[in-house]
Amino acid sequence: MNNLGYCCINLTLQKKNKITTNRTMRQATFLDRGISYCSELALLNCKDLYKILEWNSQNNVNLFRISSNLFPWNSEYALEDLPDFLEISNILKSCGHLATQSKQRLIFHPDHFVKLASESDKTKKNSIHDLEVHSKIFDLMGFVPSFHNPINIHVGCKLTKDSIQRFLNSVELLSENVMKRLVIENDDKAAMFSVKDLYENIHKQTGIPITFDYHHHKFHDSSLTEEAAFHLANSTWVTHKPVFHYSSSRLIETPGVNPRAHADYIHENISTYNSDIDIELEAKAKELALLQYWRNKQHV
DNA sequence: CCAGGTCAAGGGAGT
DNA sequence: ACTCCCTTGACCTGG
Repeated sequence: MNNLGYCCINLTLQKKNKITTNRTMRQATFLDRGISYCSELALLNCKDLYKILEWNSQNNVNLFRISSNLFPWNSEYALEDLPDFLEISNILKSCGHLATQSKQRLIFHPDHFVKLASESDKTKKNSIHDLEVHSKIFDLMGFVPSFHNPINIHVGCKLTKDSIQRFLNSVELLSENVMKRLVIENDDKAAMFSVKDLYENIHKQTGIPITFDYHHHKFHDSSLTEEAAFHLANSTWVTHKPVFHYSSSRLIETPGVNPRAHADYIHENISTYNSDIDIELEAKAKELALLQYWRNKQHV
């Protein structure tokens, strides 16, 4: 059973009821209004997360990436310090229950500022903090730490002996809970980490599972076919079903643009090579792309 | 009230 | 050394 999911935003609910989990503020506002305003927005974000999970449940969606913007400016405080923390944690607990009841697999993908292989200590520290916050949110949802709820990141730096070592050193500093959730994804640039690079230099040493991104693979394949890379990544998920990423190139919809850009919809049939995996659709039309993909499948 | 310019963060790539 | 780009919505200001 290959479950399909979408990322962070539900356009239907956003349009109809202004439901969003991405409320934030600029630096000037943060300096002006501080943590109490963060708390207000985080509370609203978490309440809306529950509504999205309800929609997912009603629409048989059982894979969903939670936005990393639930808690604005969370590098600057501990979640427990928010004035509304008690209410927020109750809501997150409900979100966790709902997800479990309706068999939704929830996952995270922190943004590209997480650079565990950075040369800068500050950047490394911030990256570790960010990962710990993501893990903490899963904890608050009541999830037992495991790759059922992965936290997916890129190495996101050039592949060198030093960057590999820095990545491995940073991994040593992560909490047990983060390590039970952390997975790594192939980059889409030739100088960075392909599936094979991740396997040879990070997975072998740490056991960290590899997320296969079909689209990124097209830009950095290390001479592996899609199928070979797929199977190699698949083999690293020993205890849990893999979560892979799929997107179509925007070129199909908009001639002349950067081919790395994502399309609104999915334009191909996704090959799963007879394997049992979950797939996140990284399509700009979000849940609409998922619904359309399902509809198209039925007609085949 | 709305359109359009702007926005914390890292690092690769091109010049 | 410097700029642009990613990727993206949401903020926020000026009209």
